[in-house]
Amino acid sequence: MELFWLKGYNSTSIADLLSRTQLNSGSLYHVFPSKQDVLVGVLEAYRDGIEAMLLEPAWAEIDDPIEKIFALLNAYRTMIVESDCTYGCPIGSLALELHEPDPQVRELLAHNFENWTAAIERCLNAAGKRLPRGTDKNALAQFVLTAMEGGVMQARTHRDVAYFDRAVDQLRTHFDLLAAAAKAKA
Amino acid sequence: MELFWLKGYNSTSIADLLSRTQLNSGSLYHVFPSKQDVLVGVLEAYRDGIEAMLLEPAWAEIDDPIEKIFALLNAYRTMIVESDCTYGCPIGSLALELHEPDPQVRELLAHNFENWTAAIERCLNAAGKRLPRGTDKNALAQFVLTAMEGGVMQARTHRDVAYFDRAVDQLRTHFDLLAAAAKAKA
DNA sequence: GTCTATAAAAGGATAGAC
DNA sequence: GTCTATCCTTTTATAGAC
Repeated sequence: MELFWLKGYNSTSIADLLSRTQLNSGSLYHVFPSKQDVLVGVLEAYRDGIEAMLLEPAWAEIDDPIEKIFALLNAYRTMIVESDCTYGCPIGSLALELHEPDPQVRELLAHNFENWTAAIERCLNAAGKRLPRGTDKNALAQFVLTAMEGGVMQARTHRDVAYFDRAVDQLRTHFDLLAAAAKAKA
Repeated sequence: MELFWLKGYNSTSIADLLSRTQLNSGSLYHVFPSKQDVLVGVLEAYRDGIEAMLLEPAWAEIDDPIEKIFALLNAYRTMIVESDCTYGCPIGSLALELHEPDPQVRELLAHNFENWTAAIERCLNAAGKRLPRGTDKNALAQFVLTAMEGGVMQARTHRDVAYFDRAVDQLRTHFDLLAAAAKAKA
């Protein structure tokens, strides 16, 4: 997970994996017949660990459903800052790096995104009447992911977290405008 | 440009470049001393060709400044559809694929993004009073890029252009809400 | 299951003739 | 400027002993 996050898939060699894990070639290949199988394992670990690794830490002391969304985005901000704007979302990076992934890999990437947006959608549903009646919660949840990934991409490219912050600010404005519209109608 | 767009940088070999260009190794290396120099040339070509290659075709018959923004997004939609949801924004893909790019490459990627958002910002300035007084046009222009890149990423990952469409719809809602807020204050 | 050694191929880059 | 041939390294993966 760490190496694919830091260096990407193609730029991580089997030798890198052996060095980092202190394994010998025979041991690694005994469990993972090919490099792609390691990738599958990593993507499955992200998929199965989203609650424990990502959501629970980010939401430890947050109750408000809308603030949970921005707390999650803030967790990504911390990752960006702590890596000097070099690393962002591991899934997003892999999704764009792998141009013609195997169906199994592509579906795991998609499944990771689905789990992420499903978590946001639960927050939106919990927000109840603070959003306009008829709001497409699924589309809005996807838009939160959109803003996160686009913001991470620009922050990494410019090596400046301010690009991520501006994306989050715009998303906040979007939620504020939606809340105002919901209130006006009520 | 084509090969880096279709396959990415690392997955495009010198042999691929020679085959596609019908050049021999000596000729290519005479002009581009290394593979990275080819990448630099490609990024410079995108930078210098944004008007002729991207903006002018997309805006051929569009006058309204806000609609120009959505016409540009629609040009990306066409790319997504025509490639069966495999290719999106070449700059965004390279930006996330290259984890530790040379400063020259990183700055070219950033410059490409800057030119793109500068074009959007000109549209926003032309929109005048349709946006609330005090709107941060630069941040909003970046948000358009954010939505585009995030939407492309999800459409590619899910192999479904509907993910891009939903991102654009949400952005449209954002602009509609801003326009309504501008009108209410006036 | 793990070890070392090594195969087999692909990759970026260079040499030197023309 | 372009040609062919090839070097050298890296990379994924395998073989076979223990």
